[in-house]
Amino acid sequence: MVKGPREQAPVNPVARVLPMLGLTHLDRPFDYLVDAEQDTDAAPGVRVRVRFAGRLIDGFLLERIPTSDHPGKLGWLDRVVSPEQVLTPELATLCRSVADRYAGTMADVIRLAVPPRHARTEAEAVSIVPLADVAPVKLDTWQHYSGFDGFVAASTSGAAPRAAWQAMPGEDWPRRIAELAATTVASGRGVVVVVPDQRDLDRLEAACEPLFGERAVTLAAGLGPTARYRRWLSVLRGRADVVLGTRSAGFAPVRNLGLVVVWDDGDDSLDEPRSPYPHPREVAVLRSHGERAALVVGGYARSTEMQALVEAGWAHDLVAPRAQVRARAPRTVALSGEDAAIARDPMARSARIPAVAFTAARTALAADLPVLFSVPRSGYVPSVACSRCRTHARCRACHGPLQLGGSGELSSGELSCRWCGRAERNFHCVACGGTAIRALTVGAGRTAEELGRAFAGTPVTTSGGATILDSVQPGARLVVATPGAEPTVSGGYGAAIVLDTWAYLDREDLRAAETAVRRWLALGALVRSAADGGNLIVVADAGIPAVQAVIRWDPVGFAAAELDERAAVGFPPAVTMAAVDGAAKTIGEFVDSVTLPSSGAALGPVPLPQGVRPPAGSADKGKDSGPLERILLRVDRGQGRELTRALVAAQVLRNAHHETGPIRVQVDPPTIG
DNA sequence: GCAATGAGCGTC
DNA sequence: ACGCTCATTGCT
Repeated sequence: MVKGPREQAPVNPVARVLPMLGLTHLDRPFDYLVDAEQDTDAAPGVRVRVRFAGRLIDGFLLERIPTSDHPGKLGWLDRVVSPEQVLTPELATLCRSVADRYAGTMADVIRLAVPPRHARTEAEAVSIVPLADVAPVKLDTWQHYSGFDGFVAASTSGAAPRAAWQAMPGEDWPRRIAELAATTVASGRGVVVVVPDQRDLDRLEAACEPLFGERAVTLAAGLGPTARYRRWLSVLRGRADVVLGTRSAGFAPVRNLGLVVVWDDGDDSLDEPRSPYPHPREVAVLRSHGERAALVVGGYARSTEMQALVEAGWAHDLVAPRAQVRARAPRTVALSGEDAAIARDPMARSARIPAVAFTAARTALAADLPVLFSVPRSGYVPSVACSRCRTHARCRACHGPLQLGGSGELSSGELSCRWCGRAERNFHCVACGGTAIRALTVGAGRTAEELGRAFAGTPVTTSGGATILDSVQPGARLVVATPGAEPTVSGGYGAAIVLDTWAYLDREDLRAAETAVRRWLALGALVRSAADGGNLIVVADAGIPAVQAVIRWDPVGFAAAELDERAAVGFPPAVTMAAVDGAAKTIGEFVDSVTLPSSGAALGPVPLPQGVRPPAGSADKGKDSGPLERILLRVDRGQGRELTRALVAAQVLRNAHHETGPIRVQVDPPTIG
């Protein structure tokens, strides 16, 4: 903006501005002079443009102060982009804490927290109507959870309690969350609820709409810029005080926050893909602490991270007594000793379903109840097997799992090893000598076909992939669904059968067992109680701890055991880890420049784990600097902050030396390989 | 003794 | 990626 001679604002002429550069060494406020014309608009939290090193860049005004302690000459604030104070003081504090927690920059976190401006939406006239009243709700069902009275007592005394809530089987969790929200709103404070995906959001919205009407808004990525900004603004301006949403809704500028809820924090949809990759559960943890709001992290299962917080005494249990759980859980059966039953039933053999599952399904159908079959998403496991005997296809050099190289047809010419990358052009099964291969997982479509033949005359419904059903009508039918796409049914399923369980359990993944338990409990929650004849059949060995946890419906015991195991082998969340990804030379030099805390150790380098995207800026194929690798940095839980400080210091150094090779630093990576 | 040139680094 | 400082160089 071209101006004549400028006059300083009469009071607090200095603006502290955070430049939106995303560079570690520039992640701090810089002072600019505010002129008299800008005085009114240049309030804390507004977007501004400033001249920085000769270029005009975006920034946020953090503060107005009387004098600067910068020894040099101050430049003028070029322009106030809009008088809307979008970065509230609470949000600024939260973004700073999240950046520090994840060794990232405040600018990067602000990009996650504050949606892009939409000028026309901002200018829209807003009707000034008072917030509608919210009718009181009963909390009867909550009384079934021990620890709830304490939670409420602490809430009302303003103590900001933190709870790990494990929902009972069959629990109407959207309704329960709506009740907590209503109680909070009645006490004059706002609510944020974060769920993994749009389906959960739809259910939550349906439960909340009757209670809150306009006071509740949903924020999701798929909204489009206009609607997204309009709703976000209505929260900022205090026109709505209940926010329901996915990932970044955890940052929504709800005023006078009283409660943060995160549902199903183990779902990998909650893994934030943008730097610095903050997990909504941790955002909620930091926020509830910073704004003295209550925190509830719930699910049917318990994540090891929440278990660690409970064991540290930071969060409290909100769980139903065993008798209550047992009364509501379905009868749960897995395979014992002899899988002979599978082989004996020719029908079952064709559909890889054991007799016990067939019996449960027939019983449910006879009682005019729907039956749910859970099958892995096709392509969930990218490895392949011999099409004749189903033996896993393995690399002849290193015995690593083979994968289909391209996305085309199943031809053995495209096989390669997932571990060493060796191409396999002449596959021979080590068990039977067969030369044809097939994808390991049978998709939902194929299973539906098989079941249609096995239960001739029964309607078959599929849910998964492109067509996900929210619910199905009660009555005898087969429902074949992939994980996370299971339709609900009023009254519950008569039986649910989990097929191809090895697809979860055989994965070389830190969270394989935890994920299996989470998915199977969620499935069991859709089934009628044992008293009402409900059966959950897990087609896996009953001796496997994850299967046992489901049979006994014991998410807390499982999480505790899992955490113990991780402590024994030094895996997160028993320890804190950071991943450094990039070319071997780049990450080697970077890690050398990190001053690790006393408990620190560097592990690797190892190849970048399967499914982990290369760091931004890397050319897809090993163009110049060789294959992408990962080094893990490990410290004791108590030294997490020291580690992130050391990582920030190393990045400052790296930037100062103008070293620019693509690199990604990720604190608490979702997979560690 | 001092202008011209370039590397290095901070950026208000 | 601009523009400042400071050191080195080359010429008087």
